[in-house]
Amino acid sequence: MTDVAVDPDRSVGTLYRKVAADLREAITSGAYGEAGRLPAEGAIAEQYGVSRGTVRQALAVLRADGLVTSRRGTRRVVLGTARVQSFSELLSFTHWARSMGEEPGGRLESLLRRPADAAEREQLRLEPGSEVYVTLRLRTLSGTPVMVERTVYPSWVGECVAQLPPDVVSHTEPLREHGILFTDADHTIDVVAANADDARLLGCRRGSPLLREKRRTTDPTGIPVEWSQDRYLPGTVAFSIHNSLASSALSRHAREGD
Amino acid sequence: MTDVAVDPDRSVGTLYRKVAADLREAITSGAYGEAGRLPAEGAIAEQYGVSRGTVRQALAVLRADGLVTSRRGTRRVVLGTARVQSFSELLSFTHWARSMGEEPGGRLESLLRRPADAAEREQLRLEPGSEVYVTLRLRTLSGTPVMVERTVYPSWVGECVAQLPPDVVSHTEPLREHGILFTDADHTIDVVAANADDARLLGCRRGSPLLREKRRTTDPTGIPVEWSQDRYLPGTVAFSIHNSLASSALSRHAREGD
DNA sequence: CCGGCCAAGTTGGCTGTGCAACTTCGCTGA
DNA sequence: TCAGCGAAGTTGCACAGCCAACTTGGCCGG
Repeated sequence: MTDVAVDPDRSVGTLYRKVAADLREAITSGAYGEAGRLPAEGAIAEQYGVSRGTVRQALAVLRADGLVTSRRGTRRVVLGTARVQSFSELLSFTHWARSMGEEPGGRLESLLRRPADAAEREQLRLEPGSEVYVTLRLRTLSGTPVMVERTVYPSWVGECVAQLPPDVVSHTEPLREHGILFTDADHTIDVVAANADDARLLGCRRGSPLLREKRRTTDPTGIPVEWSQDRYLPGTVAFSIHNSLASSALSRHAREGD
Repeated sequence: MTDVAVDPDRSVGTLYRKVAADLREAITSGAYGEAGRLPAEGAIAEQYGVSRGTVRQALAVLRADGLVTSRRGTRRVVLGTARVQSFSELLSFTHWARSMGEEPGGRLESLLRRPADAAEREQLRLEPGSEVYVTLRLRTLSGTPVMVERTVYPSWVGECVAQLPPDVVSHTEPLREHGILFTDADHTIDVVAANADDARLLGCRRGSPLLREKRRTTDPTGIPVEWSQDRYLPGTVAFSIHNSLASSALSRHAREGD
């Protein structure tokens, strides 16, 4: 099996993704230099035998990833050759870990089913009286604990999760086999103090600072499939984001109390 | 109508931005419901008297902001109605604070000029021997300190910064007057312990956890204009990200029978 | 009642065209 | 020498059309 999954562009057989993959490869390999200029859209279009619109579609992908600039009147300029982790790696801990060359692991600490509280119904868009599955998992990178994951699933997802073996590494992959897809997510990142469980699982002191990522994930139809709180040990991970005037994926907002 | 001047879409007189602004307004006001379906692209196009391509361009903006889904074969679905205006607030602490109804403040603690070290030359793409301006600033919201900002400017930017009065609230606005624009930024977010300066300025204990944002900003041409480290008091701000697989998820359902 | 098939509706992808706005650079004239 | 002008090059924006892939819902038959 060719492990092409590393390249998000080439995975689907559309023209603009192929062009984007080629250009990304050329940019990250330094073919255009550190702050070099790309060929004109028309030149790229002719080179690939496609229309200029297709090339523009490909370049929009690279612009969104922060690889190139985009101004009217002048050619695109390489912003950075450093390989930026694509957002797809934010959707799955397993996928993200593997993309960094680490070996992801996980252990299910607890799993229970109970009625959803008000906040959970709000986040998962559930009717009053609905039940949810709540999991607590310890995540490791190459054997060392790095993150505690508290996830709330709606029952139709939780029933699948409950059938997975407790030491399964990836959740999204087996769920995909059941037709449950994770495609869109909203993340909120802040700092929180470790509680007793966190301290025990991560091997840190109670009250020591953890990087918290709250995440609400939906499937392609917009239906929420999970609501999760991940708490990372400092120093092990950091979140990297690129944004530009054209397309902004990151925003800063005042924290609401909880 | 509630036409706020903050609206990023309507600021420029292009068709697709106007359409995007209208749709965003309608979505956030709940006109299509919490998880409602948008009109078809063709219907929107006819309504505005524009081509379908223009509508698609507008919808791409909303999809990038995480407002709507986007699947082949079915109409777009509203993902969330609550959404903050995005980019200008991220680049400018001042602009962000005001949009939240808070009164931003700032005080310059120190400013010096010195040769750039290796890391700074790397980040700002400077020649060996170049000089940089280094500032340390305390930022406040409605009088209370929330953030310590350590910024390194290349000399051509720093010379403008150095001429600003020490109690100036916004930096990006006066710099824009000099033709220095902030358009692209790479952010890295993690946790760090407060050092002596942080503790003194923010009024916290030494070693207490702070949310750190490292930021490298470039102008429209791709030239780095600042490299900054912001350290936030926990509980004051959080960072929010939306990401999407958007299209790469061609789901292979398990075939029945085998 | 249920399952499968089909048609209508909808978005994704690609092409081709045209014009406007903007940048860059060389040349000209003062 | 240098400021300014203008032409060439480049991207942004918009239009029109075509087909493929996919979803949905209804119809029909078992």
